[in-house]
Amino acid sequence: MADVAHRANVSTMTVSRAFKRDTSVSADTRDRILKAAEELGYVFDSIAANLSSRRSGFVAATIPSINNANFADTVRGMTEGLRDSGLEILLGFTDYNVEEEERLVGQLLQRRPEAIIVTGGRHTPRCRKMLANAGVPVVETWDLPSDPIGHVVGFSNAEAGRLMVDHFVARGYSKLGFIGGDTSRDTRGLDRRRGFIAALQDRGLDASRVIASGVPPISMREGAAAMVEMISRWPDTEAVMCVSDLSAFGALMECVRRGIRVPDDVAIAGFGAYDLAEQSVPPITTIDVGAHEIGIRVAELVLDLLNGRHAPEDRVVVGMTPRVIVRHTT
Amino acid sequence: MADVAHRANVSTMTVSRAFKRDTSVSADTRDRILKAAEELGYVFDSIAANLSSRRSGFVAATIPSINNANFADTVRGMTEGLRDSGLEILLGFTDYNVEEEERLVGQLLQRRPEAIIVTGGRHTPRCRKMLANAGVPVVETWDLPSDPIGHVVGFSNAEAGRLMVDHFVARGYSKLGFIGGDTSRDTRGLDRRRGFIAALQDRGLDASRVIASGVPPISMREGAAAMVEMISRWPDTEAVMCVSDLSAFGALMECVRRGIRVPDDVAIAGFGAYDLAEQSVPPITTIDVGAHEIGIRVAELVLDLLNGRHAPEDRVVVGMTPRVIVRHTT
DNA sequence: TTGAAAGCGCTAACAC
DNA sequence: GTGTTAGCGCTTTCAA
Repeated sequence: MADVAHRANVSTMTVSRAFKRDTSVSADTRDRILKAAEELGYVFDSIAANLSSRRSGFVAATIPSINNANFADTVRGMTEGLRDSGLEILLGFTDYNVEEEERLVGQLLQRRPEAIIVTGGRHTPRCRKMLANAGVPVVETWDLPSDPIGHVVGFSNAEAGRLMVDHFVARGYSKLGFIGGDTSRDTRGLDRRRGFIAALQDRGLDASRVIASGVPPISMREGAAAMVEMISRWPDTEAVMCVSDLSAFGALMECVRRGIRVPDDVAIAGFGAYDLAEQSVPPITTIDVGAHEIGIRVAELVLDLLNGRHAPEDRVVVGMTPRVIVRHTT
Repeated sequence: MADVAHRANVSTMTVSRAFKRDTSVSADTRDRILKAAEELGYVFDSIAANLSSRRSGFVAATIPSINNANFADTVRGMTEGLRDSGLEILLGFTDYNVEEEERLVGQLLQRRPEAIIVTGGRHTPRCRKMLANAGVPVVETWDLPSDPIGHVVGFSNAEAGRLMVDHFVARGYSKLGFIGGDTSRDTRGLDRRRGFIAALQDRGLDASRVIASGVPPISMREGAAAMVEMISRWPDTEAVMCVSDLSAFGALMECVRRGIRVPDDVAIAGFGAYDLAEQSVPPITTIDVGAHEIGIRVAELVLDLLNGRHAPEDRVVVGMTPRVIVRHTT
């Protein structure tokens, strides 16, 4: 920067200003500086800028997996919402693992994000503490925790499970099963299963038909295998909810392979409103939680918080409403 | 750090050392320091560390889209390969757009990555120049550019197109079509189409059956629409390659909806070896390019380069071989 | 609109 | 194994 300043006959301070928007530098001076920088092959060093200004210019976000259309939609929404703010998103992947999340959050906080967004409302105690003490806005998403750390943009996964029971019952099914949500790793999937089970019990229906399989992310293949187990253990099962559209698709394809008619022999529903569920033949009944909108809302909230448009003590909770999309598999 | 040092009765330099691995601090002292840090709620500031040490601790990578299982696999491979090196990956998304890539690369370089990995071998002139002058290792992936900027871990997309023509011809098909690869945005998809066309021409086959549709990422829905157009314009088409498994799946589902038998009436193949292509009924013939392995190889290469295990002037080109996976749709 | 001085929070380099 | 000194490349603050 000193070299550029020298070449453009200004001080480094003016060079610094020339590289920012909305700063008081005359057009002439700015042009001269940018030209000098270009000639010298100067590349602005944002690490030094960050240290000096005590602003890192990014928001940290953790998501369970990079390979998931739902979380990808949320990240797209956040990116769109933050586009004009000058803030970038630093993404980390937890691999559906709260220990990994703890490690990741520790790493991310060392880079001094201006806000931190985490997927889900369950964390290790250490992780909760780090987030609570981070000194920047914290937003939990994709969940509606009973004891939030900071702010929330999410929905109740248990509610999503209940909604599907309502739908199944309205369709006349009463022998209902659930596939997925086994492990403690995908806590949101587990919540959906719990909501499903609780709704069965509330209605006095049999709540034993649960095939919990594998490590998340639950795959199409695991959905197929679980479906085989479901119909061999409980051949009279009338309708099955899968923890995600991917496993629902796997289950559906297994039925197609075996000549089991869907929904005539057994109904299948998923979760997540993936493109796949819409394009598959038959198209799959699913639940839309507005993944993209979650991202947009998170971005709006973060900008409001950073710009002081909320009282610091306000806890903002944006609750989204999961919605059943009825298609041909139920 | 000064506060921690004071509380632990050491200098800041010792505190600094205590927070690193492989440094000479006695176990006692380190424990005392970490305890003091814990008590004070001290969080290490890696921005300052980065400035002082002139090491950012991350590798930048650009991918076209967050929502693509292929690039996700590559990123997973890179993450795994870099896990023990202490390097993190800073991810940016270009949205299949070289102008956006240029902007993104500019931003990323300001954060001083220790290496930069870009998807694809086509860039704006300014972007090429920035990369060439970045002063850090540059790796282009998912392509085999004729004039690489730095190093390469990739494969020839044109070769992938040719391979599928070989496969179709070996299967006895001769009226061959291609879906996708329209725009200048997905240059790798375009290369696959070009390779496909060139192979047709080499064999003296009709090369006019091309439906180029939409903006990338080409979706299942667009694949379905393109298939409709293909069979209405060229009803005698015997086999169709789609630019990706997603559009191939869309095309296949459209055929199922219309009672068109696959592969008896028309054969369909995709690209990318997505899970979807394996799990769909019928399973879809596709091309596997080793997306995950690309990531692993990139990580190995980057570590070798950073550790001086290659002569600085060596240009490393790791060529992967695309491979047809034959399934039931052809 | 521009500049001078001071310093952000850490680490390299060297000393002991 | 630990400490001292100097500074990384910017921006804040204040002044003109």
